Amino acid sequence: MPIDQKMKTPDLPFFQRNAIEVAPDLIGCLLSYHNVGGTIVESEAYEIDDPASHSFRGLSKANAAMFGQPGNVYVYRSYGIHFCLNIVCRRGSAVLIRAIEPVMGIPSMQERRRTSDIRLLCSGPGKLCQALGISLEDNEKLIGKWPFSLSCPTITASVVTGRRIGISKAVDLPWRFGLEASRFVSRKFLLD
DNA sequence: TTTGTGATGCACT
DNA sequence: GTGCATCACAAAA
Repeated sequence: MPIDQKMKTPDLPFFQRNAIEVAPDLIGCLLSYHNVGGTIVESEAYEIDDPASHSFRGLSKANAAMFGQPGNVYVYRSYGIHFCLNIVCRRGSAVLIRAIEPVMGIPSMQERRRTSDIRLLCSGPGKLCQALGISLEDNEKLIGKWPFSLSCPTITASVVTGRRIGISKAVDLPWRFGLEASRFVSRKFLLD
């Protein structure tokens, strides 16, 4: 269920913090792209001194967006096939948006994803970008400005944590965040 | 239900 | 040449 509270677009200071602080705060926010989107239910933090982060080895052509303005979008190609969406935080850090609960423009998502199963539309970073139609061209756009939109509840959602997925370094850090009891995450969060 | 593997682009060593 | 911040589908059990 979407969090029914007063929503507002995060300001610049919101994104000028470390990704570890921003990532849990994004859970419960409504994210859309060309008016297609939903509630963020899963995110991961990547820091500049984090071996699993694309920014760890410094600035390059591919990761330039990560060193840009906080609140910018960073999109990269994964495994040659998929795109993944991040929101840039303090210099060199970013939050990977891993899953959303579909709310707006569901028919468009079903068409792009070639499935009608709501739970398979956006339950993973690659699926999410395919469902919304996000690509490399969206790099360095502002997350709060058209075609993107982001609005967050004024009250913090119930967040659970876990280990990040699909990485080979710094695997033990609990930098994955999810909306408690959401059925729309990419994988279950292990119970304590 | 869980596990294995191919597809595929490109930065980096 | 290697290694991915992945996904879908096949095969096992």
